[in-house]
Amino acid sequence: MKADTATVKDVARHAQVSLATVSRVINGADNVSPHIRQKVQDSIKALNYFPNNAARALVRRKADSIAILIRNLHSTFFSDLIHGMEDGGRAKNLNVLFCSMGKEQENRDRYIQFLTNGITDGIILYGPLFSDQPIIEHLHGVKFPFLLIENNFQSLPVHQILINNQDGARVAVEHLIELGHTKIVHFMGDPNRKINLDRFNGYLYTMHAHGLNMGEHYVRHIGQDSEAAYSIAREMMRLPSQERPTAIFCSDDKIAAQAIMGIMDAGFSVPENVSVLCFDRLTHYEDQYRGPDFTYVGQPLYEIGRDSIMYLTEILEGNAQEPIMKTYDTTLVLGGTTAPPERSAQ
Amino acid sequence: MKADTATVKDVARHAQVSLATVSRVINGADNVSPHIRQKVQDSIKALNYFPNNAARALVRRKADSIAILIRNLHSTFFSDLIHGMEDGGRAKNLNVLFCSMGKEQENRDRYIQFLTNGITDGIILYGPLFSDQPIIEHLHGVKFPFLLIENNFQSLPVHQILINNQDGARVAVEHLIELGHTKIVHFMGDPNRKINLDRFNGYLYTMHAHGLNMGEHYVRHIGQDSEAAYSIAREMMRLPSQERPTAIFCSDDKIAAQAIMGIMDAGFSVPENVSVLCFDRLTHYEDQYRGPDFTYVGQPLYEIGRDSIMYLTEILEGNAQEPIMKTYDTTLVLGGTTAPPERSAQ
DNA sequence: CATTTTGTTGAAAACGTTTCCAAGCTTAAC
DNA sequence: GTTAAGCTTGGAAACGTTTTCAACAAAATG
Repeated sequence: MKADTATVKDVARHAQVSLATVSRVINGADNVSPHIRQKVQDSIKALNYFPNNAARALVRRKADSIAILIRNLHSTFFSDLIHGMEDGGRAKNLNVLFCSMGKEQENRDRYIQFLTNGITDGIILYGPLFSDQPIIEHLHGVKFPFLLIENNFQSLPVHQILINNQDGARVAVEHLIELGHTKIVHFMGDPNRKINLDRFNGYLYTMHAHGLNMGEHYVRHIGQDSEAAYSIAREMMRLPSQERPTAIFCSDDKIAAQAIMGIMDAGFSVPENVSVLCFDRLTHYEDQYRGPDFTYVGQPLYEIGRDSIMYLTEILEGNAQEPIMKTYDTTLVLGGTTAPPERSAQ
Repeated sequence: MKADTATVKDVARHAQVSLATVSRVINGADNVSPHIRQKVQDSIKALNYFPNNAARALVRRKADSIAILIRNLHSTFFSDLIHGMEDGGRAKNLNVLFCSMGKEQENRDRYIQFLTNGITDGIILYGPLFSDQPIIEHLHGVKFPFLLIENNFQSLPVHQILINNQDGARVAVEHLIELGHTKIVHFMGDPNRKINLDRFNGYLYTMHAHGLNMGEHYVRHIGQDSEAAYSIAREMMRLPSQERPTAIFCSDDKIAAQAIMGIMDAGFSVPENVSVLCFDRLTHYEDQYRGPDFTYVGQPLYEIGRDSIMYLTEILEGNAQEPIMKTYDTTLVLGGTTAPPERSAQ
């Protein structure tokens, strides 16, 4: 913090008025005579005065800023989200502070305690990092204004933004069906995450709706470690061509990247022999990955980012009596990993 | 900000001690008896008390946080830089606030006035956005701790981190020379930016050092609008093959992308007919660009990010009597836009 | 001209902390 | 057994604002 700065007191003395009057000028109150206002403004300039925002926040009980809490600010996955938030914040002339939580519980708790006690008026929490009950319950308990994105917290009535994972899965699977696929397997990520369950359900529902009968082995559980998808895919390609699936719908891009590499290393190619499709465009293994651009289910991250700021300001202004609950639809983005099945396989 | 929260006063009453004692417990002072300490800690838990950081910052004259000011947080160009800063901040258990300035002067000034008056202890300013004198002079004048990255502010002794642009240009040009090129032109960006001047000087120096005599037209001034490089490159390809350059060294990736597209649209190919080389890997026109991966001069952005946090903490701790002035070397990253010149052109 | 209304101003309290200083108590030293 | 030293504790001031309230002057009303 600054070494030595002018304060209202200094300005008051310099302009020969009271503290109250200086404060009034600073905050643009209308009940101060033009002559005195000018004198105060001159003094402010002369002393190079800026109000101390900590003192101001303390007495006004309002910090004039909000914060965004994300697991990793550097991930290119968040580019569009952040872009939307930047634009949303600028449109409202808000001080938006972006904070990167990391994996450590301790680090995250420190940030939250710092931000929610006098430094910001409200926060936006992105992603499953924050699904653990205690923190959400604490914020809800002390009535600190916050908004969850893509978190799906069920046990309390909190403000949240979600994407329609189940419907996204439907669109993805129907795309494969339209191409002519019938033997479509699902590579499913960590079932403890609600989004993976939703995507799985969307897959299941759509397969049933199209009368596609599947055996047990049509769902492969990848679990938390995406790299498992590599060997599972590779293994799968060993099946006789009658039994072999012609398409894979994956929970996310990490899994898809591993699956595609497994397929390629087994001597097959995508999409000629197998179509692969997933949620989100590839951002994680970009360096290692050498394959065609993904066909994927995209999230409207820019819009979510932009709107989230708007919703938070609504909450701060007290305009959100009912809990906000918005669901955003996904879009299928066509790339080079899906194609009609091979003739011989039909 | 929170609706209603316990304060030290409440804790003091609950534990039947004075404010001073509660404060001592919170701040881990050693001169408080175990029995009382326990009682206070119990009360803190019971009342769910957290200290108000605005009040704390006010009286301690220290905010326990730093901020990073960047033009655009969402640009993938900054991923590595941000990654380094995240790691650097976590290593020091610091509250790091990332702020996105945007283009508007007004917006940026608001952020700076907000952050530098009670909210943070120091800031890091990235890039030429901040080269305008007034802001730097103001911060320097009020002795607010700050560090410039890649800015090159000359008129005052301020702390800064730079990259060795001139040497990067040397390495780039020598790479082309080693491949056998002699007719190497320079596509130069906005000459008002110091980095472009440095890169230009590096080019000039290296060409001279290798006895490569160049006419005036070997330097093409692209200016502020990178898209101009498209038509200039296209035009250039119309020259008879004797006069036509076999390689282009560009100030930055934007210019290179435009140049390559110009060359391709003129019916030539990169690197077969012309080699192209620049500073920074492509991050701006990613969507439109369809060409080979760049050969480029890369900056050690991760290291710069990580170290910048460390340097700022040094400054905050008063360990930087002399102005910090660090220069980082670049690395040539080989890609698919450079190759030996065509036989016929030699 | 007396009285009310309106408009400007300053004194002082408040916001929630930390910290200086003095007071009280205990223990050690002589 | 007196005095000095060392701990622990609380009172009160301070940090830099905003805001309430009352005071006062000037203008408007009758």
